[in-house]
Amino acid sequence: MANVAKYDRDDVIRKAMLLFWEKGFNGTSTRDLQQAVDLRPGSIYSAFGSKEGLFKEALRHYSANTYALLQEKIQQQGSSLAGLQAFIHCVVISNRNAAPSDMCMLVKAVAELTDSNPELLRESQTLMKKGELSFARVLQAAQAQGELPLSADPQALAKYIQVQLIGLRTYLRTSDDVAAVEKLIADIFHMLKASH
Amino acid sequence: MANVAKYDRDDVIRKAMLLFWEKGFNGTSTRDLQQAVDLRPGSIYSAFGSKEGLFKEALRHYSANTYALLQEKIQQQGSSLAGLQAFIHCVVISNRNAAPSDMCMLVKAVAELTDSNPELLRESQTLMKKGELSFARVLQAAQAQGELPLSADPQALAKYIQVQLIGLRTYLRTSDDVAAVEKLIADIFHMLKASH
DNA sequence: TTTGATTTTGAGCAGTTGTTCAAGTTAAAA
DNA sequence: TTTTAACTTGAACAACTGCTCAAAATCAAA
Repeated sequence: MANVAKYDRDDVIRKAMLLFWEKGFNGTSTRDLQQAVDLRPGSIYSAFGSKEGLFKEALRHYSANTYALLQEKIQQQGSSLAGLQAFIHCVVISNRNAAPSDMCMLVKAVAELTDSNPELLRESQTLMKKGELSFARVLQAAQAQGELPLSADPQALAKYIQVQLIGLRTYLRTSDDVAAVEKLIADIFHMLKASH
Repeated sequence: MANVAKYDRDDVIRKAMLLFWEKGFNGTSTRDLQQAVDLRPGSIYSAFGSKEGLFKEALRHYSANTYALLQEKIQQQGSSLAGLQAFIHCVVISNRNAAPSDMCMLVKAVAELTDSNPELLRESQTLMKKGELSFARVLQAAQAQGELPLSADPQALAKYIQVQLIGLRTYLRTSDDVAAVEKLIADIFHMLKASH
């Protein structure tokens, strides 16, 4: 051994994530990042290799955070379906002022990224897929608990939920119409409980 | 008078639009644009003022094009509702290979833009709003033609359609699951006809 | 206390960015 | 034919980009 890093790696990733989430990959310069995480280029590049490397860590941090929020809401509500609804309401409506952007960071990433950054694009898509999978598992649990008809198809409904979540958050970014979005969320779960 | 421009303004905007649609505002450099439209910086800057000015024209061109496609589909189908469905199918599925991106250019714009370009952000949001309005008018017409229950709320359904369109196109960008999206489109119109 | 592997620092590089502008070219009007 | 306002050209600018690296600082182990 010898010297040891003076910064908290997770804290650096968290701060970078917040900046990337707000400004996007191309919109964030390495100097913006240096200032946000309070590290000199050498430290950042030895820890993450490149701007892309740090962005990838940021994406994973965002994804893990989001998954943790879903689990937290399910536990708080004591019900898979109510937890899922609370999660969606939280992410789409309540967290709006606290978050760096109305939109999902992964959606912003797949929207912005091109073949110029194939690895980052693939990572974003993979993380979205994992999100869908976790919705499917929640819906399966809901089915087992009798909150969802047994005739429902959790995989298909997970895709549906994913489409709604993407659509609603993005729609809010374009219109600010919270009341309409709140109603649409209610509609989704009204329909879900009657799905067949 | 004196000399007259040798290029076709609309053609320049069209070419710039395709590039911006693909790579986004930050992802497109002015040199990329110069090459795509085959003009030197002086001509571009005298015609559009700035990169932002050209992007704004590109957004409007995209929006007008999209509106024209909707009207075309309605006429082809001889029905407002069938036209709307054909439009959505076309935009989400059929045009996928021809277009520079799976996603809506306006959605990509609101996803990418921040307070650094307030005017462009506002323009994108306004054009999205106009899109929603044109959906509302189509649904009103469908109602008048008896294709949609009179109890339905065209304004609310237009918001719903907008959310679905955003969600579906973006979802396809993350998953490539055409079959699932095709099914979801069918579901939307199945429900629409039964809406109350 | 000395050693030496590891981390931190920040000046700086080579390439790119959006934009300007003086000089040259064009063609309708005089 | 001459004039002249408008258009085109491309070199150039200042700022910014992602990133490197030699030198200095740090601290566990010897």
